[in-house]
Amino acid sequence: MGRAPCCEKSGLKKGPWTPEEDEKLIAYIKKHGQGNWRTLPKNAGLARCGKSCRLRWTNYLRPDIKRGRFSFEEEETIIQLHSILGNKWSAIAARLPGRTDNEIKNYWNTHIRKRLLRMGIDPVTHAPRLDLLDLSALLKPAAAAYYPTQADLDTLRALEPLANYPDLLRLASTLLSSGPAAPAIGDHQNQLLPWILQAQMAQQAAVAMAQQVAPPPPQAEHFMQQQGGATCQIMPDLVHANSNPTVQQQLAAAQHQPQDMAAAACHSMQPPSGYEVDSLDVPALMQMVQQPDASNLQQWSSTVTSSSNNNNVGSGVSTPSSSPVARLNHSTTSTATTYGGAGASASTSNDAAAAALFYMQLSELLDVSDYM
DNA sequence: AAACTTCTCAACCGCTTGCAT
DNA sequence: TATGCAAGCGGTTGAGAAGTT
Repeated sequence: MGRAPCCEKSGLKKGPWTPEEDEKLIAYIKKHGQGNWRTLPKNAGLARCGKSCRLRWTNYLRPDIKRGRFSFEEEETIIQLHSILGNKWSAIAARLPGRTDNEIKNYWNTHIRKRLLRMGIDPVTHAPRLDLLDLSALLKPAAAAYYPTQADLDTLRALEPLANYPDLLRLASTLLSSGPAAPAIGDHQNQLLPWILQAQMAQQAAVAMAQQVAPPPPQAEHFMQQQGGATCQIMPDLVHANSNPTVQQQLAAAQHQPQDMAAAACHSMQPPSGYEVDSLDVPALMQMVQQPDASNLQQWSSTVTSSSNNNNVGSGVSTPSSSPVARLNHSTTSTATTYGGAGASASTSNDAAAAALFYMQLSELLDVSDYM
């Protein structure tokens, strides 16, 4: 095709619109409706091409346009829709009342895209940028799924519940990739991480059951399998998060004594040899990892204590940091993890790991059949 | 205060799609 | 079926604003 642009006609104005032009356009459309854009400018007394008029109207003058900054909820919606629809700005705009495709596109390019990049998330694929994040420790058991040993299967199964608890994955990622920012924790990651994950998983599972949290809807599973995203391809078993017998056992018990069960969950699991752990508080641990000042490290040392290697982590005295009930309340406040905002303000590459679970969170929020 | 850089976003360009003939 | 037209879409541009040196 390649028709000549209509604005090449001589005498047609280009560039910014004046208030007078806006008034003419608004007045005409109010009186006659949009009609034929090609004939509209002539009828409205505008020296513009129809295309320019249409753009001005749809992107700026339309009365139902919402001006001002995007809300946190709008931003979340854009990210979620973009992960499904890609750069289909008009399709995204259709689901954001009052926002235009142009506005959303601009906001994506100037704000969201940059933020995702800072967080180590590829804004195109919404997956962690593997060039920035060392995921080898997480991917190793996943890759082993293709040629698994029994030990590989056990390790992979232990990771299943991460699908429902993005906080845990972030913590895991933080510990696994801990660099200079968290030297003390880095010394213990290999020994403690699997245990932390399992203990916290059991605790979270008990809490989830206590709160009657419903499992993801069937269409979510279908959607995730259809997506072919990295997570679904690499770790298909993650979809069936609650199939872990250990978790099921915890869930069944939690039905009867939810709080006690949750509190006991982390204590019932044996820490690695040489470690004593009183309790786990994922948000607190995250804060320590991300802001490892002296007081935080001291807190870390009272939360996780090594009797075999205490060069970096403190005295070896182990004390609870908070009551089980308090921790339960805290740990259940951020189940709807997102890329950013108040609930996940730490803009580090550690957040990237959370993106691996994106489709799973997303599918719980949206009726994905709308987009298929 | 001036010069320079970076950011924002309205508007444009060129291509695709859908429809009528 | 081929062609032409109108509308819509996504990528890009550039002027002005805001921030920095």
